[in-house]
Amino acid sequence: MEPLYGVLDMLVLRTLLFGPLHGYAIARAIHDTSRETLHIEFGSLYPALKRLELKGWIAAKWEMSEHKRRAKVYRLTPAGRTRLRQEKSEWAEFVSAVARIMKPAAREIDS
Amino acid sequence: MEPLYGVLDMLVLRTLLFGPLHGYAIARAIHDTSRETLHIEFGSLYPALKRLELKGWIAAKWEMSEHKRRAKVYRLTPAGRTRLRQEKSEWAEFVSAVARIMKPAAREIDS
DNA sequence: GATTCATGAATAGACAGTCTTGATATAGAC
DNA sequence: GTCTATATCAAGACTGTCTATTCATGAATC
Repeated sequence: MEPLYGVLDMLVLRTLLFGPLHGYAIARAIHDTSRETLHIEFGSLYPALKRLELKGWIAAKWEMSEHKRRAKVYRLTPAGRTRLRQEKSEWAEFVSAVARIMKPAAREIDS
Repeated sequence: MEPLYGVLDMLVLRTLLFGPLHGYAIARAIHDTSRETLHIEFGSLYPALKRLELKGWIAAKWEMSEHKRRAKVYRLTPAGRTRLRQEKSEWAEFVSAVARIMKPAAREIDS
């Protein structure tokens, strides 16, 4: 019980499949793609990016953003791609295990 | 972003819909129902039970287990039932938001 | 033109909450 | 006696929140 940690990491990696992005844009992308459901606080996003970089799943480079501001642009590394696949399948397994418990069961119906 | 915390709580509440159980049995039930996918450490389960009791979602009573050992038996309170419904719908919303991000998107296909 | 304000972008630290690990306790079953 | 059932607690790791700070730019206002 703890595939829970790491969902944010997975979302970040997934978002970078679209192409390199800076942190601010990653947060916006996750927010928008989830239709406003997922809010990523910068206080959790930036540490997450640091984590991922440290592990080698993503790589960073300072560049200029669309708005002519300095921005650290992150891109997925090959190792990151592999990692993403792994996290994705663990997540799917976890979700379906939770679903098995949550769905109404026979036991409950005849009680 | 943090409906993550609380999944264990939800699973416990859900498990108690089957009827009152003691902690040890709750862990076993979750483990079994999830087909061995979800392992609940006692070090996280018991604090979780204490939390839930403190909030009034569950109530405890010392009784004898099937094996004639003293066991703290927990049952769902009415407030707990309400809470369960709420957590269930939040969880569903969260899972589908994550799914929206994870599924292959048009953007990615033509890149 | 100068000043003010909102926005884009990143960082850092204090704190809270959860989970893991590992140790300890007790009592009945074999 | 040892194994299983049942519960508790404390230390530590990790994530996430909240809040503040910094710096640059574009837009609005005077």
